[in-house]
Amino acid sequence: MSQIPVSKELMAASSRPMVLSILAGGESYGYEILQQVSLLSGGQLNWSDGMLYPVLHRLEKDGLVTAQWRTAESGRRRKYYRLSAKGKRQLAKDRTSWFAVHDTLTQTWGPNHV
Amino acid sequence: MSQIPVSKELMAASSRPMVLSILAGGESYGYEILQQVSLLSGGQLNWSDGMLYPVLHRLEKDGLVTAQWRTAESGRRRKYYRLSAKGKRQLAKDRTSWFAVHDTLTQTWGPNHV
DNA sequence: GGAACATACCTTGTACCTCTAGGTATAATA
DNA sequence: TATTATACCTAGAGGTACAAGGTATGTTCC
Repeated sequence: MSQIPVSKELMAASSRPMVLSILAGGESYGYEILQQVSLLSGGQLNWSDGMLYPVLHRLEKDGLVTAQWRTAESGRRRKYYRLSAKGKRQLAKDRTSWFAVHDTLTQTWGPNHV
Repeated sequence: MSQIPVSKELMAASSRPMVLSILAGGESYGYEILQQVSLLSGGQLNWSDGMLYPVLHRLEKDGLVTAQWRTAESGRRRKYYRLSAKGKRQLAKDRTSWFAVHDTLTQTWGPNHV
């Protein structure tokens, strides 16, 4: 529940897989992604918008997501992002790397160490 | 077994907790830490020495580890690193952050998503 | 009508970090 | 003697987050 501070390095490492993962669940837009991160983490993670938008732009530039401006029923203009085939492949790679590191870290955190 | 490519962002995020974790198991030195990472990861992770040494210097500068030059029985001079009290506290924080992010990521990777 | 808040997007500048590609030196092995 | 393994270090290029700022509109309440 309480907020967990995340170093900028961990932020940098997790932002791409996090966004790609959320978009793997269906299209979304910046503001909603921010809320999703907060929700999925149980309030532990709270991203700033100033950090997210450059990430989305980079993902778009790299072709991992496609973007489309649309006006919602609420009347607001939103930029909807959708995962591309390339983005799906990148997500799979990111997951593999993440687990390789996670498994190694948790091994040192296991019963034999600490 | 096969080598897993790790992005520089993930490298940056995991290097400090990885080194601190290894040192939590007892003092060590650069070259041995490199081998430990390879061993613990089952050959999946292979750090370069040019990447590790700046990390160790930063940890020392920040007071998370203490360093001591000694000559081993082999006759070689080695710089031995040891976890400080401050380093232990940092490791605990890094673990908390890591798990907050990991749990959130794996939630999006769970049965409901993808 | 007006104030306040939530929604929704964006950019600039500083500071920091990795990685590549080099370098030095010694002990052990072939 | 040559090669490999051990053991450490640094400079420069390129890339990233974060704070702090900005714009604009829909909703709610008085």
